[in-house]
Amino acid sequence: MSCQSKSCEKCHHNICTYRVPIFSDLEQNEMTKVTELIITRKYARGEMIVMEGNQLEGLYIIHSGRVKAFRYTQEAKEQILYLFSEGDFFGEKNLLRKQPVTYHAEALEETQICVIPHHSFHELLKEVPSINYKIMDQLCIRIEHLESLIQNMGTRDMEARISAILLEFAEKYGSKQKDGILVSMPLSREGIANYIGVTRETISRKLSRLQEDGIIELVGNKKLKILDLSALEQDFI
Amino acid sequence: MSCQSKSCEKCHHNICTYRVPIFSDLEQNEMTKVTELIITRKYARGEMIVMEGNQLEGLYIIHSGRVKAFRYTQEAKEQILYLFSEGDFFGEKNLLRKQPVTYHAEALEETQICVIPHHSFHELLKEVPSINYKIMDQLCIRIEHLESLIQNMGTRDMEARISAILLEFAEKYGSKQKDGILVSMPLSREGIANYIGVTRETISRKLSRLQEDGIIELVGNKKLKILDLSALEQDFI
DNA sequence: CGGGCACTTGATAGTAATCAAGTCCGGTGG
DNA sequence: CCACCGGACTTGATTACTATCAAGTGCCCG
Repeated sequence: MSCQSKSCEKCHHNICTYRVPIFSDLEQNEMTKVTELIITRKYARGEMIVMEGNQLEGLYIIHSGRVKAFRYTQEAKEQILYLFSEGDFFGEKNLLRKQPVTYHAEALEETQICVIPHHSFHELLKEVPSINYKIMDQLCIRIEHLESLIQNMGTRDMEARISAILLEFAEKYGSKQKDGILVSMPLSREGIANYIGVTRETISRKLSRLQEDGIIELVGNKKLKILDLSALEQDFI
Repeated sequence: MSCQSKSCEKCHHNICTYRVPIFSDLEQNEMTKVTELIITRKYARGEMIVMEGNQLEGLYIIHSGRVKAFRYTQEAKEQILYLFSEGDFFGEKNLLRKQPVTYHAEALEETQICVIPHHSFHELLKEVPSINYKIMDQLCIRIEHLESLIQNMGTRDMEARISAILLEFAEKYGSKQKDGILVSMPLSREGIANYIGVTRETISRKLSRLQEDGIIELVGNKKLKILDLSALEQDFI
């Protein structure tokens, strides 16, 4: 894990400030102020960023890369709670409630994190109270995500659960092509399984089934193409 | 549904203000101000309080009673997301993001709700900005609850899942007795089933099993006594 | 006391977990 | 550039579990 520390004037676009929804209201000079407070860190694929119970020194904002946040179930299986991307943050419980993080976070690919130390953030908050609303906004979005995940995990029909995940991935990581939507999968088969609470074998079988039915096309292990979007949505709705 | 409208000076203790965490920082005179803005409503057991998609006119705070919040799964089964009690609120997405509520809410028993209209709440927020923190606090608590529920739903071992629910109920609705913890169950068997994503028959069987094993004792259909707390916790941990 | 609804219990069937081989893909080194 | 190696993935067979269907039973309320 290497630290790049403070930023120069010329590489502002490499700093989180410009990419993060919670700072979207900031004026130019405020941006600069924030930028000076930020420390950036780099993590390799598979590296742990935080562990459940950690007391973080600040708010962790993802500058680039993808991160999975998970807890362990009783059977010591990973249960994924969130997939974070550029602009997402974690450690807010530390910031707002002085509570340690409640999940593990692991880089899914090379990932850069911007850390805003607690005291810096609270000072910023005093000067720009509108950030408060932005945070609440993000918290509400997170709540919505969790509520949907629970709704999904409550449906017994595995087909529908997988369809829901594929639609989510298509939305976040897909690109339209003339014959369908090409999705760059953020998770391995096992990862998907740990997201919706089943085994990797089940995911394999169901994806194969969807391919047989001509609904999707597997492109290697890390990509797939959605050929019949409406069929997936029908499953889902 | 009957409206009792404004409050008198003498029955302040009947108004939400004094029972709600988000107002715990308020001064006496601020309390009074809030109290005057509040409209109270009464709902009977089984009555719907809000439906998914509703645009609420304000923040709904539970003054007394119990409420279940749920969504429907693909199979049109209820998936319970929250059990709300005195002091809990909903409709915050309307307040903070102008988004409709994302779940149905139904009174589990006779329930009184205090409604703080949007504009009143926003005015209050201007005068007492610390309420912001309280709300974020509550949102974080809600997130924690949802994360735990997902973790629980991700464990395959049904025994462990039910144990987790019983421990949650014991915490929230239990009273210590010399031979165990008497828990007043907020949900029917079917309700419990809809909380952890199984069928009512499965709940019945597992509860019977726990009784056979001397871990709990069923007291009618609406109460149960936990005789061996550590056995439940062992299941759970 | 009676009726209805929630609950319990039993039998069966369906589905995913588990166990167990293979197979494929991607990366590495020659 | 190709061959090889290891980990991820697929597929098959079996087992275990819960859903489902069905028939009582008992609790609670009027």
